[in-house]
Amino acid sequence: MAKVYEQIADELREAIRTGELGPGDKLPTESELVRKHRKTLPTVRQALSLLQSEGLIEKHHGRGSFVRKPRKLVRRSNDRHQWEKNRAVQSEAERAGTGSTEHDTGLEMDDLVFRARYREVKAPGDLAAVFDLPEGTDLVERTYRTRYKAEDAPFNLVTSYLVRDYVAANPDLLDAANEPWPGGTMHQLRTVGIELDRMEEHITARPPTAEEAEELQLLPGTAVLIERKVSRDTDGRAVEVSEIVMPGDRTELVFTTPLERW
Amino acid sequence: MAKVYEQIADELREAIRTGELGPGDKLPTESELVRKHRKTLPTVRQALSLLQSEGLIEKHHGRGSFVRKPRKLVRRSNDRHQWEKNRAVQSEAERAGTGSTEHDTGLEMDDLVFRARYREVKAPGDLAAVFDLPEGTDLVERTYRTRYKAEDAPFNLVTSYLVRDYVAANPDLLDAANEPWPGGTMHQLRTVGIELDRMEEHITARPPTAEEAEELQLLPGTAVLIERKVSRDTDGRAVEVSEIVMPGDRTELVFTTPLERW
DNA sequence: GAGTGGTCTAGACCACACG
DNA sequence: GTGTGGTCTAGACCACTCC
Repeated sequence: MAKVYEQIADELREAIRTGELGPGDKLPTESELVRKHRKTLPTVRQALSLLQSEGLIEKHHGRGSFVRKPRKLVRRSNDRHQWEKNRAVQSEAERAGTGSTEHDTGLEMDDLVFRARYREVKAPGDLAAVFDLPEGTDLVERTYRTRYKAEDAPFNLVTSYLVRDYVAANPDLLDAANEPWPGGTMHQLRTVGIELDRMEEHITARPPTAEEAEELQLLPGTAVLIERKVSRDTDGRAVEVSEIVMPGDRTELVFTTPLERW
Repeated sequence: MAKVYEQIADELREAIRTGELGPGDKLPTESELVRKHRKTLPTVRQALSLLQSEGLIEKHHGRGSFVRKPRKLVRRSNDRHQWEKNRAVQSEAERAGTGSTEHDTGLEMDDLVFRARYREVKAPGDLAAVFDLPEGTDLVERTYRTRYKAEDAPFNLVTSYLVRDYVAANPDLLDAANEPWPGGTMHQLRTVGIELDRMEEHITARPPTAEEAEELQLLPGTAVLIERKVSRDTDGRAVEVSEIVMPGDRTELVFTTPLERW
C-alpha cells in the first residue's frame, strides 16, 4: 500500500465502519488531516473525493465534511399495478380522491406538486422495436415531474410514450391540460377500449447524468435506478412504454412473485 | 459558467452526445487538452474525472481515455422463480442438467465456475426482524461467487441466510461440499418439507463499496444494483433471505406482473 | 472575521502501454 | 524510448457558512 490518499481514505472508512464516526458526524477538516498525515492539501482532498464518490460522506462548502446518513426510502411495490387497474373501473368521484403516486408513497395529494407536459414525436428505432411498429410512427410523449410541496426537487423523472393512433379516439388524451387525470393511465386507456393484461418492468442502475443530478438534486456519490416499463394489453400488444429515473438512495422497488403450488 | 473544468467537460460531453466521439473512440490526450484550452494539467484532469464518474469515459493508464461502450446486459427475469420451483420436483437426472444461473444467462454450466462457502452465524437485528425471530437465532450463511470461465471476476455476489432449525433435519444442507446442489435452494428446502409460496424482491442502487468494486472488477463510474430477496413458505413464514450485488451496467432485472381481467 | 471547502496554477517524478 | 495517465508537492485566491 503505497498510495497515500488510499491510506487516508482507509483510515476514515475504518472509523466510519467501527462507528467511531457515526452518521451525521463531522470529519476532521482538510487542514487537520494535512497536519495529521504530514501530506499536502490536494492529497487529502483526493482521499475525501474518493469517500464522496463511494457515497460515504458529504462535503459542504464552508461547513465541513460529514458522514452520510442513510436516506428514508420511498417504496414502490408492483402490487400498485393491480390497485391502479381496480381503480380505473371506479366512479369518477372515487377515482378523484387519490393517484398512484400517493398509493406508492403513502402521502396525501395535497403534499404533492405535479407537472405534466405532452408532446408529439416520431418513434425512434428503439421505441419502435418495443411497440413492434415502424420507425417514425406517431407517438404521444408525456413527461411528468412530481415533488413534495416542501422540497424543490422532484423525486423521480418520468417519460411515457403512447401510440397516437391507439388513443386518438379520445382527444382529451392528447391534452396535458387534463392532467392529473383521475384514475391514471389505466383509466385513460379504458376510455379508448384498451384493457391491460400485464406490466413488464426492466430495471438497471448507473450514475446519474449531469442533468439528472441537477434536476433530482443528487449529491455526488449517488446512483440512479432506471425503470423501463412496458404495458401490454390483452392481445399482448405494447400500448405504453415509460422510462422512470429514480434516486437509488431514496427508492426501494418491491416485486412480489407468487408461485404455483406443487 | 465560470468553472473551467465544467467547460472542458461540457465540450467533451457534447462531442460524445453528437457522435463526434463514438463508443470506443480515443479522447484527446490530457496534454492536448491543456494546450487547446490553455489551462493546466490538474484542471484538465478534473474535467476527465468528472466524465469518468458519470460513466461516460474510461481512463487507461499509459494508453489514453476512451468513450465507454455500452455493456452487454445479463437479464434476470422473475419468471425464473416458477421455473426453479417446477425444477425442484423433477428427478435428480433432470435437475442435474442445469442451474438457475444458466437459466438466467442462457449460458452452459461448463462456461461457469462456481464457488460456495457456508458458515453458521447468529442473526443480527435486521435479519431477525425479517425472519420474525429473536435476535441471535442460529442461521446458516451461504456465500456464492459465480463467474464465466473466461473471466476472472464474478458477475454477482450472493449472500443467503437460512434458519438453521428449519433445515437441520437434513444435515446435507449444512455442508457446502454438496454445492452446487442439483435443483437449487427450492429443492434443498423441499427435502425438509418446505414449499415456497412467493418471492419478495427489494431493489435499490448505490455506488459500489471499495471491496465490491474490486471483487466485481468495476470501473470507476459504475453503480451496483442491490437485491434483497425474501422467500416465504406456504404459511407466509420467511425461510430464506438473500442479498445479491450486481453490476448495474451489466445487469437488467425484468419483472412481469400479471393483472386480473375486468 | 474566522473557518472551511472549491478552484486553479506550475510544476516534479513515477508507472504503465506499446512499438 | 516515447507517450500516456497516476500520484504528489506547494502554494494562491475565491466562495460559502456561521459566529
